[in-house]
Amino acid sequence: MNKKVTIRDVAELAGVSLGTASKVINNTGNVQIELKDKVNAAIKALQYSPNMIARSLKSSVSKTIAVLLSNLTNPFQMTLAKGIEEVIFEKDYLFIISSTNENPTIERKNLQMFYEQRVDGIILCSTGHVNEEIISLAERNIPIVLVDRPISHLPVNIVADDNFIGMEKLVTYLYELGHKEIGVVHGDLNTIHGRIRHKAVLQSLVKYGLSTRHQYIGDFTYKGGQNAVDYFLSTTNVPTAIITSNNNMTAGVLKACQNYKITIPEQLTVVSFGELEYEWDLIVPKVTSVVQSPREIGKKAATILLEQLKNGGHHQNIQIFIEPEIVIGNSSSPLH
Amino acid sequence: MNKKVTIRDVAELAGVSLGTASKVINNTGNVQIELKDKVNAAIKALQYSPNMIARSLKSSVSKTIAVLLSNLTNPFQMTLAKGIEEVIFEKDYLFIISSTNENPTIERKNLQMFYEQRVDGIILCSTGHVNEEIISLAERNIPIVLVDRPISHLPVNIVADDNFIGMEKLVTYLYELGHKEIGVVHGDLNTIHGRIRHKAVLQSLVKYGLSTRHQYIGDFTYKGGQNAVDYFLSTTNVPTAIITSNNNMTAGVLKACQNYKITIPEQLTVVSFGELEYEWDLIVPKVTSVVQSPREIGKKAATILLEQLKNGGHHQNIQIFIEPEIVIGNSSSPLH
DNA sequence: TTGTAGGCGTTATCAG
DNA sequence: CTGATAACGCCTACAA
Repeated sequence: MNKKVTIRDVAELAGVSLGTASKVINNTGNVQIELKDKVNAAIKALQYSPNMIARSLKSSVSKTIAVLLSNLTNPFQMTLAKGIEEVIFEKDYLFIISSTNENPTIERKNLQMFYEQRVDGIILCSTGHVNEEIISLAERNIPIVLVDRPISHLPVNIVADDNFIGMEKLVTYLYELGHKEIGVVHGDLNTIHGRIRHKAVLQSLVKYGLSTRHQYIGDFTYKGGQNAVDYFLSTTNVPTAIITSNNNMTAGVLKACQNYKITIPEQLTVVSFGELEYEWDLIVPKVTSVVQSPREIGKKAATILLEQLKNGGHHQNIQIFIEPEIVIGNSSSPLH
Repeated sequence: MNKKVTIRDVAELAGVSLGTASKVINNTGNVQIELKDKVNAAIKALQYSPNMIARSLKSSVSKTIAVLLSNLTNPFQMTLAKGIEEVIFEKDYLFIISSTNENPTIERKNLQMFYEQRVDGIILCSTGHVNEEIISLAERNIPIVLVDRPISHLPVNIVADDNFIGMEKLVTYLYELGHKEIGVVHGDLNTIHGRIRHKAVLQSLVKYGLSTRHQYIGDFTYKGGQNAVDYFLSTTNVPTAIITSNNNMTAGVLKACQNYKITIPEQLTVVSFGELEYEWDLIVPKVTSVVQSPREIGKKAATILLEQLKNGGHHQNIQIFIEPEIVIGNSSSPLH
């Protein structure tokens, strides 16, 4: 009772040939209504369901796309994944997911496995250190969409937040509040975001004629945010406002302020690239932030990928940069 | 240059037969060193990489397992997924992930797709309303491990937190603090967890001779937690402590207390099944909670599944219930 | 040790 | 309109 049932069994039970059975299963070509019914009855009787593996082999279409992110437990990334899911699920695609943990070696292994599994396309949040492999995949005609982290000069599509504009908005906002001495907690400068955000802040500070003396590299970590506060407090001419380059570091800054009993925004204004909370609204104060659009990114990336798949897979060099909005909380106030 | 390269091309370039090429690729059987080198050279030259689809068809092993959770953006669930990933990645398995959003119809469709893709095994956090399909899958000899939500009398393995004991611990803790009037915010009683936790609390309250008059169904939602506070405040004999049945509702309770300016734990003790924060420590107060073990669950589930796969897939009826620990925060204090 | 042939489950082509 | 047959890429007997 437990043996695998194939289309052959269905055909046999229905008393027709393979070809006919296949036709009714796929609703293709014409077949007599009687036979059609017989086949359908057989399918039900045998609980037949098609073997996608065989189908894939025949058609070189796996109905599977791969999603490679940096970290499965990061809410931003998983919201992005959810955006992807929303789009592809209704098109009957499945997705394989995996994460790099920021390790290029793992990223390579994953990409290799994806290729071996002959996924139809890849949505990738790259470490930025495997460009050759990406090019190689693209040359093999497998569509790739880079999400969140743009890499230039690669034959792939890109969907990401506009990090540069986001950071500019933060500086502009503080400038308009009258802050002159702004502390900046930067991310890891070996990463794409770290560099873009770094550049954006510094250019903006200069543009407004503001001090650029308060810089700290926090490496995108919670601990880094805490250390940044220690550092700024240790300097003369302590900043009146802090910009952090991601939410982890923002959390660290808040934590350090809790510990030092520094009140926000009375004693210190804090603004953040990236939100602290997605669902609840419990962290006090609610931090003024540039909000990103992970779900949008995911949906757009998936849409582009599916579109490309439908069009035979030719690269179109689409690049979408979503302009992030600033959401005012109560962690920021004018300089008095 | 861009055509698909198959083992046949490799064999040709190396000047050997298919069989030989296959042998060196799979390190099986003996083959002359010279030929081996030639084949390897050809592989490199052509950038050959095996087609897993074809391999799967031949071997009926897809090296893929499916993970079906309820919600991709839920930290608990994704931590569980990460646990799975940690185990399977090093065994060269990939995983397909999807989510039900608590919708049985979607769960069914996913399970169907998983079967069609001939995944090697399934790790499932079920809505609880598709038992027939689960049985059907099990009968087809595809190994299934239920995670987080146990369902009895199904021929599948189970790994979950022991919800009953967890809730008991919460009640015991409050009893020992001297609370007599305990408000309980229950989850959705149509769910497995909702029912188990409900039963555990009530039994414990009775066991200690405590009042059972303060019950509210919060349906596991943030809003439900907020409404619960409204409700309790509206009653005579307001509870001195609240137990919430999941973290969403705990968040709602905290939020409502913020709004009402109810201080915790001075005016109200709050304890929670499930943590509020996984990474940072920013929410004030830190809530006394029964902590779950999503990562452990994921790792154990994956281990069991792989083990079963290795042993030819025969069901072993393993059931693991992890006893959750209570972690004291500063949201709870003795009744004065 | 090496090569050849058959088949995994499907679909597509092409006679009948 | 239907049915036999040949691929898809790979592995594995088995024969040479």
